[in-house]
Amino acid sequence: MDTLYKPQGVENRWQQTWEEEGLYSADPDSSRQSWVYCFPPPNVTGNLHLGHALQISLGDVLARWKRMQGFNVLVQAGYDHAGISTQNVVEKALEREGTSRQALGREAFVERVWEWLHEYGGNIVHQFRSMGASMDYRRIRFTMDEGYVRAVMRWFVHLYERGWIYRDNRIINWCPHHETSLSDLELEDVDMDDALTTIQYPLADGSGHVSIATVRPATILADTAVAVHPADERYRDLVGKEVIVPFVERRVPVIADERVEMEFGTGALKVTPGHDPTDFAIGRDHGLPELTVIGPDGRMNDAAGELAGLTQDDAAKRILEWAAGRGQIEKRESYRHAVPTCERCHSRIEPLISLQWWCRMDDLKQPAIAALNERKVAFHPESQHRFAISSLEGAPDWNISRQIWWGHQLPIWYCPDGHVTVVETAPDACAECGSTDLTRDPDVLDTWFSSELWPFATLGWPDETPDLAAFYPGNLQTTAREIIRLWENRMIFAGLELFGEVPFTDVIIHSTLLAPDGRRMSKSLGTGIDPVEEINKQGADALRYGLLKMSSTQDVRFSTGAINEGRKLAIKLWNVSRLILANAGDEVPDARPDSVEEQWILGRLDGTRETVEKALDGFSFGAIPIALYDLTFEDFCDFYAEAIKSRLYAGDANARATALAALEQLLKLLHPVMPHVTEEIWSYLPGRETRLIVAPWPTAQPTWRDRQAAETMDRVRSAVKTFRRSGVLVTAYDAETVRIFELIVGAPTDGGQGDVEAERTRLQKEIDRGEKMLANEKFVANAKPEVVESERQKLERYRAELDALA
RNA sequence: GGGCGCUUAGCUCAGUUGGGAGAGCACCAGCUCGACAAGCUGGGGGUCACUGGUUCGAGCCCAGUAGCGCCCACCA
Repeated sequence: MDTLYKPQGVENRWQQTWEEEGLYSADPDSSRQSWVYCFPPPNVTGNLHLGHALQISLGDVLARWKRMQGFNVLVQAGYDHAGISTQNVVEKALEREGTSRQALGREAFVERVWEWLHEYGGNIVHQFRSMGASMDYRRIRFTMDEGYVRAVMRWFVHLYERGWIYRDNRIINWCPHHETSLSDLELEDVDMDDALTTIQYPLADGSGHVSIATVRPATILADTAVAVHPADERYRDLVGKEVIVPFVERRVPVIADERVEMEFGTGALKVTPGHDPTDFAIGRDHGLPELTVIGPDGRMNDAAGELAGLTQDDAAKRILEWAAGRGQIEKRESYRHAVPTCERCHSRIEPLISLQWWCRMDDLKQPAIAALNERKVAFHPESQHRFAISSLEGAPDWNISRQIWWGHQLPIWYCPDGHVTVVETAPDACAECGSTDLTRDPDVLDTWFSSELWPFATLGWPDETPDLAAFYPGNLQTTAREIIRLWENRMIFAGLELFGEVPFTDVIIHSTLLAPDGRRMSKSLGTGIDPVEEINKQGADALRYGLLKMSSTQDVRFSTGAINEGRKLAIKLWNVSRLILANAGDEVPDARPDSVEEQWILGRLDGTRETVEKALDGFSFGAIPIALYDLTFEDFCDFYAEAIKSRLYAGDANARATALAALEQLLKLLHPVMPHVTEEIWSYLPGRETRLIVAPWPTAQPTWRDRQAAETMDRVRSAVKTFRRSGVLVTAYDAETVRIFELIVGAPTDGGQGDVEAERTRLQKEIDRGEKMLANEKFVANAKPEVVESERQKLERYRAELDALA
């Protein structure tokens, strides 16, 4: 073994070896029980940042643990085509070349996207490998590969035949830049400064006016009513009358509706069903006309008459000038409010009425809600479970059509008579009239429509494959909070609808990693950090360890401290392994722990095994790095290794064999978190034929947890600490304690020296405290017996130590 | 407006059924002793956000206050 541990070479070598030897591969024919981690396929054009790395660290620790437990583990690898995102990236590349999507035309553009993907896509798999993610790289899937497209088409037709897909003219979120509709979940609210203008709408009977506040004067042209709250005393008499809309001078009714906020503005609302979601809802309920004056490009359309072609700002200016000329403008104040924007390009969303395809949610979501209530799927932590249920309950019908070019084109064909044919592959003739003059719907599906099939489409569905039989349903899913509604919930209802079974049983909602300055870590903000950067600096094991440590709370600010700790742990492990292996010999004798310190370390190893198992079973990862770090540094290196050193040098066969056994156990416990360094050390152990990655996880060894040994070592710790702190040697202990003490501190000869007085004061304080507690009757009566007993023992020990000093 | 969460050492954070305030980094001092200077040993440093309550005992439980973060929502 090299003197220095160099992660770079070691990690690369094992990543290749594991993969080449097929140790990452899941076997559908295996008789072993399967365990499936349904890893979220990242965007094909993307790059991992540390947030993703944290996610894969958590899942991979579990996957490696399950693999060691003998499960037939599958971690599915792959990519998502990520519709709008990918289209965006390629469009920007075209822009740099001085051309555009429109100039190329649809077919050529899609061709270009594929070319682009082959050239630049897929960096993420490289990043996964660098992290030591134990995915099955032989079965990488893409949401646009041939089999997957078949699955999407089958699913669409299935839903259509169930009557859950329909077409309707409704108000949708329109992105003027992408020129497509977006679901509510694809929006991002941004605070913007606007002007809030209060305009008078004269009453048609000339008896006065109603004042109305608006931030979008351009939409005045599409007003079809004015609404007030039914309980609003100020306007009660006006309901049923008519007012005259400024500029267009149209007479519209005053109506009453509870959706109006009495406290906002003047308490009167101009109703514009064509350009506002709330107004749309009010309009439908009151049967108001739906006028559209803004086109898909965000400019005024032909219905805007003399303002047609103007931008909304210019139109607003003209309208306000008109109103000002008649003294109808009351005031104009600055106003900051949240405005929905496109999460991809941050263009201001235009609510427009548009003919779109929708997926009805009622029948899909009910079984999913029931499954969550029965905990067939459990979200961790619990608070997110409740959130998942409530967001399913509130899920509105889903706008699934997008007016972009990259994605799964809807399997819908129209004949000249307007009949609709929905089939998986291109039909020869219209299903209704037999016409062969068919046109395919140009829209593509929302990306998440295909994502929701991931747990089974990757296994070959809609075909009945051995993979599907072996690996569906799966077990684990990991994700960020904001993805629950977009993806997890939808995978659950899709799985239930097609198989009657949930696709996984546990979902870990992991922490959001913030940049060091406290902002979100994201590519668009420029705050993302490439995990490979950190791997190059400190190693993949160190990174995995550090991310695990950062995974415990809801949000955590990234700092290199935890990763640094991981690097230290790897180096420490390497060095103590060198100590043991350099003195071990080549044979593998049976371990026979014949001393207290050996019995104790085996007990500590078994205790840590239990701690780790409990943490992994409960999906609370934070405790694991701490437990492993303390075990390795304090117990294994500072005490155990120091105590047995001399026996190792002397060639004591039992000590050597026990040391090897203890090291083996330690490596196993560390492997899920730090796979590379442990596998490397493992390869130096004499007589090991299997790789550590598939070595059996240790079983419980209660006989190792010897209480006597633990108590003796507690006394040793105490004595060592006292001696190092004050130079005082406490000799009151039994021979065993003294023997181990001398092994660790090197047999001091000048016992009783040092700052005895300070030590005596310290001990007296402890004794006083202990006596006070034990004299407290309520404490003795109410506290747990173990607590009282431990207080008693401590008091006893302090008294003995004080006696020895006297 | 609704939901979730956070506030502990200079920094990043642990602290799981209430029982002596912790780790890493940073800082200071000492140490090359046959695994480890990418190290070891020791040390300084905290009104556990604030107020009240429950309790023999509260960082932990309850109520409230303040500040911060994230997600959601149809106040134009």
